[in-house]
Amino acid sequence: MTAELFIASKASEAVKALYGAETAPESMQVQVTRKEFEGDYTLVVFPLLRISHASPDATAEALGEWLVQNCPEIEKFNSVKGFLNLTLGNIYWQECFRGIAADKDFGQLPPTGKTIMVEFSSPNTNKPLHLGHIRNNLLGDSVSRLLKAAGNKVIKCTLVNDRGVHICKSMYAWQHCMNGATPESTGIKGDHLVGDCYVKYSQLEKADPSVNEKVHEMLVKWEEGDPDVRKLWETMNGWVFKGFDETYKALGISFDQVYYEHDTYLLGKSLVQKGLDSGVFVKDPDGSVWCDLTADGLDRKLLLRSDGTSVYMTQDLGTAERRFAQNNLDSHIYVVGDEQNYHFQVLKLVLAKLGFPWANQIFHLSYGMVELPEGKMKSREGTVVDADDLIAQMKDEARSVSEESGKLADVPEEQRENLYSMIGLGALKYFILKVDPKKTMLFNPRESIDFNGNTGPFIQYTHARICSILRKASEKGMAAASSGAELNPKEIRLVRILAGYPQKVSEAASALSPALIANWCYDLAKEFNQYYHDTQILREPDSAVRSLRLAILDRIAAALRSGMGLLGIELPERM
RNA sequence: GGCCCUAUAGUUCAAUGGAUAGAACGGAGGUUUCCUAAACCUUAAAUCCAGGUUCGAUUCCUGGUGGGGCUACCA
Repeated sequence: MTAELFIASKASEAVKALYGAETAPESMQVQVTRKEFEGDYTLVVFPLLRISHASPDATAEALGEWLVQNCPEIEKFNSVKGFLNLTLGNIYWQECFRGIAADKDFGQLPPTGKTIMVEFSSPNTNKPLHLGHIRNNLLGDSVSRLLKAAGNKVIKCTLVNDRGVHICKSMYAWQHCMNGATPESTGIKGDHLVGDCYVKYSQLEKADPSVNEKVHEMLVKWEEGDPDVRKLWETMNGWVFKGFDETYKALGISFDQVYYEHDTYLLGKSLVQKGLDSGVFVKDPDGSVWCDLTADGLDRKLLLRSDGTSVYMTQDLGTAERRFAQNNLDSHIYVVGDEQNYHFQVLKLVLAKLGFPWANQIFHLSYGMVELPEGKMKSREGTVVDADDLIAQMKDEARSVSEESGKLADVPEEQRENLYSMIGLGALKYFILKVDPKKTMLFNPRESIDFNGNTGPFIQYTHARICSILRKASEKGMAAASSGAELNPKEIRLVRILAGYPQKVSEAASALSPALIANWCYDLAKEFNQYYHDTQILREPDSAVRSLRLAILDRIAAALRSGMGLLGIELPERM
C-alpha cells in the first residue's frame, strides 16, 4: 500500500469516528507536503467541511488529534489554513525503506494478463530518418517499456511504408541522375543515398513537370509486378533497410514484428465488402466506396477508389483486424504524429461501425511536432535535422565535454567511446522524452543540447557519483545494511521519493507519458545531489548509520537505472 | 469556412481543482586543502485577454486574440 493510500484510509476512519460519515478512502485528497511546510503528507480538509460543519482549522485540528491518537505510524501534525500536514514516524520510514530494499524488481508492477501492441516508427523508404522520427521512435520505445513495467505483455511493431509513388520518385531519379551509384561505390549510407535521389527528383520535376507521369507509369508497372521495376525497388529498399538498421541500432531500438506495406496494402478490401453487405458503407455511381460519418460530426470517408484500389484507410482497417486476431490483443497503440488525429478518429469509428468489439481498444498516441525556431523543418529549405547527424553530433559533444574534464583519461579507448555514445544519446533521449508527448516541442540546432541542469547527463552523472562511492566502500570492506539506524530528515525525503516510484510507473503507463518518469528521475537525482553535498557517507564514523546510507545510495542508483531504463537511457558507472 | 490541438519567467519545460505557480538554461553573486564542480548555494524574473462555475481556477465552462494542425480517389 502506498503511503498516500494508507493516510487516506486512516483519514476515512477518522471522519467516521468523529463525524459518523462514511467516506471512500479514494475520495480523500492526500498529497506530498510542500517543501516549505513541516510534514510528509498533507490532507486537504476543504472537501470534508460539509461533513464536519466546522471551520477548516477546527476540522484539521480535530482530524489531526484523532490520527495521532489512533495511528502509531503518524507521529505529529500541524494545520495551516485547511491543510493538515502529517508527519510519519521514523519507524514507518525505516520499514518503508526495508521494503524497497527487499524488492528485487522495485517498480515492476504485477502482471495484468493483458497484451498490448505498440506500433511506432513506421518510416517511408524514400528518405533517411530525421528529428521528427526520433521523437516517434523514442516515444514508442519508451511507452513500450512503460507498459511492460506496468505488468503488460507488449509487442512492439512497425509498418514500413515501402511502396507507393514516393518510392518511385527516388527510383526514377536514380535511373536518370545517379550513374549507377550504390552505397558501396560511394560510401554513402543507403538511406541517405536514396534520400539524395528523392531530392534530385524534386529538381527534375521542377525543371520538367512531365516526369510526374513517368513516375506514375512506374507505379503502375510496380503494381503489375514488372520484373525490372521490382528488381530496382528491391535493391533500393535493401539499401534503405540497411541504413535504417544502423540508425535503429544507434538509438537502441528494436521491434518484435515488422510489417511491410507491400504485404498489407491490399488487406481490408474484404472488410469493405462486409461493410457494404451490412449497409454501413455506400457505393457511389462511379464505383467508389464511402463511409458516411456526418452523423458523427465528421465527413464522408473514401474506402475504395472508383477503380477498386484501396487507400491508406483500407489497409489500416485490414491490418488492425489481422493484428487483433493473430495476437489476441487487448489493445493496440499507434504512435503517430498529431497531424493524423483525424485519420485515427475515422479509423476507430469505421471499425466500430463494422461491429468489432475492440474498436475502442485502439489508442492513438498523438504526439506534437518537433519544430525549429523558424517553424517546421522543410527539406526544400534544407532545414531538416538528420537523425544520424544529430546522434553523431551528440556523441562528439559528450567527447569534448569529457575530454575537457579529463576524468576518463585512464579509461581504455573502446570503453571511452562507449561512454561518449551513452552520454550523448542520454542527453538527446532525455531532452525529447521529458516533454509531454502531446505538446509541440522546440529544438534549436544552433545550440547543442545541454549537459547541465535538468538533463540526461545530470542524472547519469549523479549515478556515476553514487557508483564511485559504492566502489570505494566495497574496496574498504564497508557493507551496506537496509536497517539498523534512524533516518535523518533528508534521508526520509529520499525514501519518500523512492517510495512513490511504483505509483509513478502506473500513472505514466496509463497516461502513456514517459515525461512523468523523466521528471521523477530528475527530482530524485536533484534531491540526492543536495544530500550528497552536505552529508558524509564514507567518513561517517557510526558504522550503523554509514551502512544504512550505503544501502540508501545503492537503492537510489538502482531506481535511477530503472527509471531511466524506462526512457531507454543507460547510466554509466563512471563519467 | 468547418473541426481539433495549443498559449506559464528573456528562453526551453513542470504543476490529479488546492497552500507563497516549480525547475533548467541564460543574467547577477557565491562554494573545491572535503566521497567526481557535468555538482551545490543565494538572487532578479511568468499564468494571452474578458466573463462564468467553486470555499479555492494555470487547470473546468463560455466568448475573444495569437500560434499549430487537419479538412486528398496521398500515406
